[in-house]
Amino acid sequence: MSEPKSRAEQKQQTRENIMAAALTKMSEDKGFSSLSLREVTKQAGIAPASFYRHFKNMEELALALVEEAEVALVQILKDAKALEEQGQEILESTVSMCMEHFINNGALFRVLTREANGNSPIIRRAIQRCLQNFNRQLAEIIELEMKKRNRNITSPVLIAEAISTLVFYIGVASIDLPYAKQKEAEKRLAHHIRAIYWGAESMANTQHLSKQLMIS
Amino acid sequence: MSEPKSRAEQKQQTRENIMAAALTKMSEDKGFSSLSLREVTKQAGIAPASFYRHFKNMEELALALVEEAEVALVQILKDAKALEEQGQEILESTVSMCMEHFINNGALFRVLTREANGNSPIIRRAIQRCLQNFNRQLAEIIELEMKKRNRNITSPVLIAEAISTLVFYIGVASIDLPYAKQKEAEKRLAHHIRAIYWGAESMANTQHLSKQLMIS
DNA sequence: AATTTCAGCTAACACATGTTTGCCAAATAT
DNA sequence: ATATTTGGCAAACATGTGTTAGCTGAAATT
Repeated sequence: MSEPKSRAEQKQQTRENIMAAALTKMSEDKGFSSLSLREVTKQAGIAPASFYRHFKNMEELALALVEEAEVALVQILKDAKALEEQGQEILESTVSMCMEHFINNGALFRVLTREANGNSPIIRRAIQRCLQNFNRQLAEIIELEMKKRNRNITSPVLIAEAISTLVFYIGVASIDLPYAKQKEAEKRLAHHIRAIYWGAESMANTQHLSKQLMIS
Repeated sequence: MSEPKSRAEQKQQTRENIMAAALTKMSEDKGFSSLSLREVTKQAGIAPASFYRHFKNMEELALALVEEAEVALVQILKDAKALEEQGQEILESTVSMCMEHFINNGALFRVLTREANGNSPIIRRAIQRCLQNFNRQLAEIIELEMKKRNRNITSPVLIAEAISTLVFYIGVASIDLPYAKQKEAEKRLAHHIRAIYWGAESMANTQHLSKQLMIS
């Protein structure tokens, strides 16, 4: 509580306070675009003018939040990779792990889905890059797992796109549902993913369509 | 141009003007939550106070727009059904048809994806109901097609959810991309859907997992 | 010990917002 | 011809907005 607190530490502290305040406000009345500088500063317990000591814009605040979300996302992938190397079945565990992360960082991920198709082009692109990055890493994991198990699959990148899109939107959409509905969503997600996996495999093992598809 | 215009017609006309104005403004600087009543009325060429002669709230305006989008969506399904009964391959044509609709009503569908995870709970739920409705009808079409071709499939409702989620989000996300990228997105979508179809089929034809999944 | 740095503050500004009130004139109804 | 309804308007309101200027005091540097 009452640690030495150098000046830099104190600054970092209130910076975090501002970000936390933004998230709090957003889980209350929702929406970043309809969130004012003054609301944030009030929630953070500082004067409106003090905001500018930490961010140039509200947009910069949003970018900082996206960055924070990205950290959480790569954490998910690390955990998944660890499980995979541990030899566990990757599907269900990864899905429930994602859901857990979504729920734990509810406000944060809701921002991501909101602003993914949202107001500012700058933020939108930042999120798109973030998600594409997630995709790429997921694709790597899938490819690794497939090689390990000696299975064929069509383009892992495409499979990863389909899976992450579904997990992302269906998962985040069920954040604020009651527990039972959440679990149900998890089941549905597992089903979707399994279907995609199996489909990708049978597509890879059947030749007569591979040309017709003209992938990449 | 200078038709008789009864009073009711005139009212309907400006009501449409308001809705069109909202869409115009939203395709410019984007975002419904960051769209003010005054902006809309200015764009529509009426006084701010006149807005209340047509809508009680901005929220009501949004609901009207969602309704409009819903009409466009059921149109897609009707067209798809027509093609299907005509005996055409349903997959590619439906995807490209969806994309066409998305692009033609760009602003409208962007609103839908934005506000699907957006500000107002009321609007959010309206959109969710709208999409669930779309799902249900798509599931019917899929089931019909499957019976016609004597093929088995796991729960059509789940398959429909996966497909429509992907088409919706990936499709709308590529609205404002250049033409080449749009076509590429279409190809990716077709691949995703095909994978899901095949996966659903092999899941249905294999018994050893059907219990483990516990669908509905 | 003296000086500089700087996070945070108050006060003020110019302006945008949603909403209400009362009025008008034209389309309808009587 | 008279009365009523009603879509649209200007004006005003209270409040909220982003942003700037200048001050303060404590931490950091010299």
